[in-house]
Amino acid sequence: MAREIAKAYEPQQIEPRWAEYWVKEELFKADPSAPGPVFSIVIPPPNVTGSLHIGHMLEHTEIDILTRWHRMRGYNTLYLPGTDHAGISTQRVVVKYLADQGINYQKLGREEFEKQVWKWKEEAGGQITQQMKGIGESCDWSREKFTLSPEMSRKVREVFVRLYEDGLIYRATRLVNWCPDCRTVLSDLEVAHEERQGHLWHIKYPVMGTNEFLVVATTRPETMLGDTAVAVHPDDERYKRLVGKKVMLPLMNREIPIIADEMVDREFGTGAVKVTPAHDPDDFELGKRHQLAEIDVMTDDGHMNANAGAYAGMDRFGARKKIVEDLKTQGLLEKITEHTSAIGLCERSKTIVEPRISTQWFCKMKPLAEPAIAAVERGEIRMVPENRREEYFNWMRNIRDWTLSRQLWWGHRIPAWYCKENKHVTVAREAPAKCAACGSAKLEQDPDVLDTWFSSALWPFSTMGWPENTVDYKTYYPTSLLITGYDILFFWVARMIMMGIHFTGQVPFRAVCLHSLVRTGSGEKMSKSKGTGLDPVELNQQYGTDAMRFCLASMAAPGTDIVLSDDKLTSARNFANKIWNAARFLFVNLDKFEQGGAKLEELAAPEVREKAPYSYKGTVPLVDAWLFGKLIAATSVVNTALTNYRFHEAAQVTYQFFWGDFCDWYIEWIKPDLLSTDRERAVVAWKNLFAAFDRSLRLLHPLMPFITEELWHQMPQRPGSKSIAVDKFPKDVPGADDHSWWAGNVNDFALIQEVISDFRNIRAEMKLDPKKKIPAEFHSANQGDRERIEPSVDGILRLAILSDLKISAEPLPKAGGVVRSNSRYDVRVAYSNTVDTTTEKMRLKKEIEGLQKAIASKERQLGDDTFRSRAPEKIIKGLEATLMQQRIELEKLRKRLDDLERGA
RNA sequence: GGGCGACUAGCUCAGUUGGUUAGAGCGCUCCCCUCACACGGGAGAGGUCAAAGGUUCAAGUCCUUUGUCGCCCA
Repeated sequence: MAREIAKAYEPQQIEPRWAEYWVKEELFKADPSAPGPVFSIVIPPPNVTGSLHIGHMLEHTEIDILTRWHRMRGYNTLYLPGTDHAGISTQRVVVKYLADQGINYQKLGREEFEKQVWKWKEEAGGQITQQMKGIGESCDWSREKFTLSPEMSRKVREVFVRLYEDGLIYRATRLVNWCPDCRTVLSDLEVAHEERQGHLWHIKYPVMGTNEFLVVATTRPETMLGDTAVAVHPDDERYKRLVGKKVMLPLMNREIPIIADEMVDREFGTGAVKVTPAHDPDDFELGKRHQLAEIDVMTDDGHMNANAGAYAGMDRFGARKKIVEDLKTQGLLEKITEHTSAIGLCERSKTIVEPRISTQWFCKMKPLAEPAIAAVERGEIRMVPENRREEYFNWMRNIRDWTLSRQLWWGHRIPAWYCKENKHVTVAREAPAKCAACGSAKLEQDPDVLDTWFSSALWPFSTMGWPENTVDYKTYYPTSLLITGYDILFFWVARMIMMGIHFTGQVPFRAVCLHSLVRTGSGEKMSKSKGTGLDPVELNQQYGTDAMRFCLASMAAPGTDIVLSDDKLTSARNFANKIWNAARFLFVNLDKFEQGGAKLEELAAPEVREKAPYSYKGTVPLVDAWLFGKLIAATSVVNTALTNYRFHEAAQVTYQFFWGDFCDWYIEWIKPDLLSTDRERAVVAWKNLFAAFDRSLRLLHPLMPFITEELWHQMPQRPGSKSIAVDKFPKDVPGADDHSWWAGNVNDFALIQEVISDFRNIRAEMKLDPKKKIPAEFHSANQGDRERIEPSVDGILRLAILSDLKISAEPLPKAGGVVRSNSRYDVRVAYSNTVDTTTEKMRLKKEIEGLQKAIASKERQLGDDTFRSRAPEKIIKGLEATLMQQRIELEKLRKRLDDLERGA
């Protein structure tokens, strides 16, 4: 029965089917009691309301490659999926969604708003997990987790309470980073600094009891409304006499002191600075030292408040404009100069962050950081690429306390209750009935929620069942590996290490692989808002998920960012098509062969494939031995590459193997054998071909799961075996005693390939009609090499398009022919004297020149006694051997050039 | 201001601990629509490894300085 196989690979026809099958069959459900070493990995939980972007695609590709690879090698494998509630960004999305419908979320109230977000989550939140299923990630969906589920919430409260009891969590009033747009405090990490061109306003403050002015320079004139002092350096001669006096704060008509403090930079502006403790971090410190009042002049959404006098109600930028105008009118603005300064921006909203005094919950980091530093120092966690260690150490050693609370409604509510009567704090796992200190029943829970990263920090152990000592926890924790972007090394990785060690006494993962970022052609980080992001779902549709995966993997060298392009995707798609067509070749020809009575089962059953390679007349055919040897070598390279997270090497070697070795040489070579009238020969060829193809598919599977699954199912499989994904990865070592046998065959076939390439090269240079068969000669003084060529003559004739090959022990005739020589052999094609030899002469000259250079440098080295005494024996011997060969080759080329120039 | 990184073929990048004529993909040139594949086959051209100095028997690889471009932290 003839098979229907599309001429080109159409991933769209195939992928959805397998994606669905993998989920439905629960093929990737982990079994803690399964045998084998454990490989466990948790997903960096993506934002629940987000959709898959190209960065996820890269990250998930790397995770899934390693997961599938381990699984196929017999590991007890778990890839645990899940999503993050993503406090700020989710809240922002839903607030906007409600606003678009004319609903003000604040009027809606907290409870109703939370309901809306959950509803939103249920409806839109499934998108990213659906997409993950669609691209065939081999997750255990039965263990899927969500950071804000009741289950995870219990763990978050547990951790908070324990840290509080350990004295590591505390509440304090500090100057914090405030985002007026998100209306919440931010941690230091959520503030991005950016250099911006701005101004320096020089403002004249009248000195009380004199006619003088003290000029202060400021980048933020609107904060002057909250000034409570002016400061100068104590040693500044310009101002010494003014210290202790007062100035009249313009616009506010408030008398404020002139103080002296060493912190003042005499070089900045005029050397006199206004002091606004409630709106500047340095001023805050200064204010504390000098017991200055802290006057907050703004509201939580960046408007001026009642303390701002006439400016109350204006937004901070409007107020700045008005203040400058008013100062100008009053003659108190001395000048305005250009000034560049770094400003803090909210990561989410890009709003300028306002330093603001506020009472928040903090986590002490130093005690947590120390063991986390030590663990990485001791190598308990391997970091790839290794140079990120320095960044990690640098940050961890200068770590500052973590602002935990957020003024949001979407998140883990802080488990702290305040009694209304005495303001006592009760921190508890469950809502307490009465105040722990005074017994009051009038309790109010802290309205704030925790930073999203707080729950993420627990992810590797909270998802495994901690604090209960569950089977999963015992089996799969610590996880084997974490793969995530280097941009969240501090946000997430460092915090997981700290929390993991603190709460489990173990590192949360044995290795961290920090992948690259995918950038646009112009080198920018891709961004949806800028419209520079590529949609991976669209690209998967267009090129196929396998092509996308392969493309990303082939560029995922640790440490370098990735620039994706259509060219590269096309090339990966072409590779998938090549695989498809190799299969097509197999089955189309099998149809023909089957007409002669053969059966697929007989040639390709799993137990038949297993015993390959098969012999013909007592010997494994050279080409088969060679191919299986190449396969073993490729597998070994893949294993080493993936062990070291070198995805690009794994991709490159499989590409090279499948396209270069399997398709270009192996298939081409065995074509006639497959339909040979010698039935035994044909059957051996088919059995070996199917076995090689099957092993190749298994080698390729972690990189390209869909196409390999599809084609694997076209071959007979054992009853009950459901998927290539749970089949075995190919072996990477030959049998114990077979090493030299494999190596010998690989080298012997390499000789044949070289001879064929030489003839093809000659043909191209002679510009022969590609179909024209010509007679040719081969000479080697070495009997072994002549005997190596002899049995492969038919293949050489066919692939080099020759009519005849004369193998000779005697040197080839000089006259009338194009020759290729190396130290081992010469080949020759005769030609009529009319052929132009100019190109050939040029080629020879160029090659001679190159050889001469190489020889000269080696002679120089080998003639040097210091080199001989210091270089390792192996290098010297190697150089000598190569030198000898090159001399022989050079001699041949020279003679050849001579002959040509004499017109021979 | 502190730290990290990059600079290798026209383009995008590999190049493990220094060691024998520096690799790949794409693009380019020439020939071919040969019965798996033109998303293909065959053959080729193309690099004084950013610059200068140093260490070494030996440097794309280690060190120093400079230049250009990134990123992170403050």
